[in-house]
Amino acid sequence: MSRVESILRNSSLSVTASRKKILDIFLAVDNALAHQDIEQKCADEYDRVTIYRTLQTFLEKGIIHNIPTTDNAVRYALCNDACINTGHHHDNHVHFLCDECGKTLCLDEVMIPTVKLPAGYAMKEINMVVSGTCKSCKK
Amino acid sequence: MSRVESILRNSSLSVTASRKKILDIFLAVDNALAHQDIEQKCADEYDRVTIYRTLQTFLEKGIIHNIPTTDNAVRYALCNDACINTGHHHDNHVHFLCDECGKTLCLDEVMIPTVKLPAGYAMKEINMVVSGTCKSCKK
DNA sequence: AGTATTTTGCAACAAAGTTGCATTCTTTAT
DNA sequence: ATAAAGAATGCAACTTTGTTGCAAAATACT
Repeated sequence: MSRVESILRNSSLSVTASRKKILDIFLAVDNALAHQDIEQKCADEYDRVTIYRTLQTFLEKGIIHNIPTTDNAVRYALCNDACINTGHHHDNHVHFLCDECGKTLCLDEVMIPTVKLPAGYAMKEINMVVSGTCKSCKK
Repeated sequence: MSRVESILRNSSLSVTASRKKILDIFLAVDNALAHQDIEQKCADEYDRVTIYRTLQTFLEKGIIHNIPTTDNAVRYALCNDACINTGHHHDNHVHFLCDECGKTLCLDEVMIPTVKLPAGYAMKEINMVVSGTCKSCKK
């Protein structure tokens, strides 16, 4: 059983061509992808609607997580094994957005520091996005 | 000269009815607004296009800043006086998104802690969005 | 007040996202 | 291996969101 197949089965999703393809795309890159990126890579293979629904499903199952942006183009990245296996999502790493190449990267090794909220606030999730120049673009 | 008028003049923008109205809307609320929120509050007074352009202008002048989201609806909030007066933007506070009332709040008193990036990465901006339950919704 | 410049509204368009339904594909149980 | 049940897909139509060019109107400057 292939890697993508076992990811799908572990999330009790049926194994379909489009889901395998989209998962393959995520596995093949080291950065986060916007809906549009995936649409381009799927070329004319799959319907736009299918891609929307597949990403939605993957999100719900915790196979991917989304990264907040300021450009109205939410990006998605594969969750690490811990998330997928436990089904419980703990996306506690920093995301990096490179201004030069435009890539969005998961800095898995950089943990988000905790902050103390004012009295009365209850924290559920925390997200940190850093922008700048990435390793590959810096000379 | 009214408060909104002086904000506009300080940014060397001409004072127009739509700009005053939109600034008034921001001043009247304590939370961040999406484009759509503003469109609703402006009712049929101003054209959709004008609102897009006004928000764009305010962003460029540093009168408002935008807050990243995971729902393809970037939100905007007024910058504090420091940003507006210096023209230089330093949006170093944490943003809070309440799951119950849906409001996005600037926690001006909570500074974003710095993180150490891996070698080779250069940081330019940093954003932190915390979600959970806000003071007003928590009982 | 009169002119130059900027902003606005309109129209038309492009892109992004959603919904219902019939068809096709997967799964499950014989 | 196959048939029935259930789930996913593609299509069409539609809604929402965002963009662009240009003429008309408003604002700023002298």
